[in-house]
This record gives sequence, C-alpha cells and structure tokens, in this order.
Amino acid sequence: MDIVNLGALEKTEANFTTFLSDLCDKLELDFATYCAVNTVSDQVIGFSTYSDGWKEHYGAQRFQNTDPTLHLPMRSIAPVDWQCLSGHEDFKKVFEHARDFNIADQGLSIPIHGPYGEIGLISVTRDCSSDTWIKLRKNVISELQTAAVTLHDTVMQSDSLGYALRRPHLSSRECEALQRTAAGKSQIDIGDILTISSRTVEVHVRFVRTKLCALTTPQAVGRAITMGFVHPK
Amino acid sequence: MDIVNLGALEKTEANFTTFLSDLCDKLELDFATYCAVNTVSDQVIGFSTYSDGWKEHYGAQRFQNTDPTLHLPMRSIAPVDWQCLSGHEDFKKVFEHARDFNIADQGLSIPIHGPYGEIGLISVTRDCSSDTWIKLRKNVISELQTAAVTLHDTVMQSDSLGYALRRPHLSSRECEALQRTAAGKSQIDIGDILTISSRTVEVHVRFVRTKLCALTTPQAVGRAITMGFVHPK
DNA sequence: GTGTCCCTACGGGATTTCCCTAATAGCGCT
DNA sequence: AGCGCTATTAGGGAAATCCCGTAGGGACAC
Repeated sequence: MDIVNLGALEKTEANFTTFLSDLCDKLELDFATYCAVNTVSDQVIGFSTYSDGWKEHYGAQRFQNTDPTLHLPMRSIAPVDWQCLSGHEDFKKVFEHARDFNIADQGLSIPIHGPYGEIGLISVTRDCSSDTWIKLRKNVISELQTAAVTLHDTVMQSDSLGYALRRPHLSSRECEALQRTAAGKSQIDIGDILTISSRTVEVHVRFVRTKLCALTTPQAVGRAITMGFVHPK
Repeated sequence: MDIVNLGALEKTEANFTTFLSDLCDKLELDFATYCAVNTVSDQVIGFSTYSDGWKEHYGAQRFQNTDPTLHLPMRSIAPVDWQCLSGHEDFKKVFEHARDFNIADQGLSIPIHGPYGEIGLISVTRDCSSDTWIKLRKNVISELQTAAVTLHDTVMQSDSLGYALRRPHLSSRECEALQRTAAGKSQIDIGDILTISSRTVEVHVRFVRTKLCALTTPQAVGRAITMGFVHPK
C-alpha cells in the first residue's frame, strides 16, 4: 500500500493503526507509535503498534509524564535519535521496563509542529545492531518524515477522533477586537482604530472570553492563538 | 554532495545558497528558495537561487507582503502545491511579473514549523508540462521534506545569520507568574497561590512585558506562547 | 411575523491592572 | 571590600478593565 495515500482512507483509529503497521512492514521496523498533543486542553491522542500489555503497563506506570522520547523531541525541529537520550535517567527507567516487552531502547522520534501550536510525534523502534540501525535510519528517514507529515495532517483534519476542544465560532468583529488585543492595543485604542466606542470593543472582548471559556482576556488571547483565530505580534 | 550532511558546513548564507543550488541540480528543479519568519519581530530571513534581477524586482514590488506562495503554506502542515493557489488574484499578479524572469507558476512550498512559533519555508519551482511535474513532485517530495527540516534546523541553530529576536531570558518567577496568567488567574489569585503579594506578581508581569517588548499583558502572553515560555490552558 | 444572531452603545460602579517608586539579597567581577 | 547586575519583594494612586444590566436596528432563517 502506498503510505502517502492516506487521505483516501476512512479516518478512524483502526485505520491509523493499520497505517502504522504497514509502515513497519515496509520499512522493516519493529514498532511505530503516533501521538498528538493539543496544548490547550493538554489532551493527548495516540495510537501505536505496541502490544496491549505494554500500552497498559506504560499507562499504569505513568510513563507518558516522564518519557523523554515524548517530551524532548517535541522541543525539536529535526528528528531525534534515541541515542541522544540514552544518558537520561528517565529514559533508562522506561526502557528497563520496556525490555520485558521485547522493546529495544533504539529508535527515532520525528516531531511535526502544526501552525497553531499543536504537535504530532511519530516514534519508531527497531531491535538490531548499531551498524544495521544506522544504515536503516539513513534509508527510511525521508519516507518517515513524509509519513509523519501526512499522518499528522490527516489526524488534524479528522472529526471521527473527536479531537480536543471544538473550535467555537467567533464573529469578524470579535476576531478583529481580539487580534488587536493580542497586538498590544488597549480597548480605548481599538475603539479609536475601528471608529467605534470602547464600550463596544469591551462587549466584543467579553463575548470572546465567553465563547473560548476563558476567565480573563490574556487567557482568551492564549487560546485564540492556538486555535488559529489570531496571531501573536 | 549528500544534502543531509548540512551540519558539517560552515553556516553562512553563501553555503545555504550553495545548498539550494545543489538541491536544484540533484532534483532537477529550476529554482529553490528558503525563508524563515520570526512571528514576534516579523523579521524574515531568506535566500534563494533566483536571479538578482528577480530578487530586486520582487522586493521593489513588495510582493513579500502579498505573495500567497509565502503566506498560505505557512498556515499548513503539509506541503502545498501551487496548483491550489492558482485561482488567487495575488498569485496571478506575482507570476505575471515572474514570467518576465523565466519563472514558471508551477511549484511547491514546504512549511516547517518550529517549536517556538518560528516558521521555515522551502519553495521550489520547475517549468515543465503538468504530467512531468506530477511525476517529478512525487519523486522528490520526501527528499525535499527532509531537506527542508534539515535546512530549517540548521538555520535556527545558526548565529552567523544574526537571527531575529534572541530568545530573552525569563526568571523562574516570571515564567510562573506568566504561566498562571495564561491559565486565567488574576494577579491577586496568583499572589495567593504563590503566597506572595499581588504587587510582587505585578512586578514580575511587568518585567515579562518589558523583556518580550509587549505593551500589554495579553500581548505578552501571546508572545510567550510562541516562544515556548508558557502553554495556553 | 417571529426568533435568533450580530453589531452597536451606554450607565454605574467594582475590581483589577498599571505606573511610579523603593528596598533587600545573592552572585560575579574587579 | 565594593560595585554592578539580576531576582525578588512590596505600597500609593491613577487608569483601565470588567461585571451586570439594558436596549435598538439590521440581516437572516423559518
């Protein structure tokens, strides 16, 4: 199966897992995992080809809170080989457990950053000699990169996963008022710029806070940025 | 030359342009261009294999402000073929001029989003039939993706380009105060939580505004999010 | 015709933020 | 030891924001 042709698939978790399985088969990898983080709700979506036993164990040990193969690549642009993480105490701890499930401490994580702050991460692992791993990594990294982008793009467009906080509707005036707030303008300034009363600006901003479930205007600005309503300036 | 081996090069604009030239030679493309944007300072860094004449003309016409091959891909995760942009009035206008410089309106733009809101974009163009372009695109997209990530990562780590606003340093208390501000807490709330005076919180927030060159607290929150200091909640 | 949403605007006052000012402690450098 | 800088702490008063409520007109869908 042509892995780039993901768009034609029905967008369900089962099919995404199948996609990862096919990726492993094609690229001679042991396991692959994908996760996406919404930075507003801190919700994580993930699916992988790991065994159910390891998934349960991983969750029970709360490794998702400390596993550096998740957290450190998310601060990177380039793919991160797990070799770089091997000195990390948390890494050793996670893979001490992982060894019991036949999972090697050798792999690669590829982060994909979305335009609104969301992050996707594909991690793959293969149990083999270092020499073999270096050759394999060189061969597959381009295709993995493409697969990561494709998968992340598809997940972000998917409704069937019930992804994160639903994007509320903001009217054009609300967006305008909020964009200028994010740009450092006061409500009085914005009123002057839009030739409307600052009281009207106040109402728009209040409605934005309500729609984004924000307690304060700074919080609303933060949420609006990650949802793509406004851009920081 | 192995294009992935960029890290070994001296990180200067001349070498980046050479990198793009080699990329064009290897992948049978006419031109390639790279630009990076810092969304806080709005500063753009770019280099390309276009002729000096076109570069000058492009700047003189201020196309960088309207060119959809720059702006629209930056809102995407996946690569964007210029076919999608061809109905755009601004696209037609730019390429009406570009035709005089032997630049085709057929190409591809690949955005790379960094973890702190910065965006890199590689665009490539090739003058050929549609059929040839579709085949070429399929062949090169993985390698271009990898090259884009590598180039962007290298540019972001480069000092010699004097890249944009240096990420200022925020003290731990400043980050703490700002994170809770972004989470919707008032300065009084934060004072209670941290068991310090709300006046102290006020000072921390003021220093953050100063360091991030923000006029208001909402603006500071927006900038802090894209710089990775805080996460929206 | 009715209901809903959007946009507009205001009164009154409470609350919060912001500006200006100021002090102490710790650290690195000379 | 002294100086300069950063980090952290905090008060008075002015300005801005926010809350709560009220309300009219236009566009649109039913």
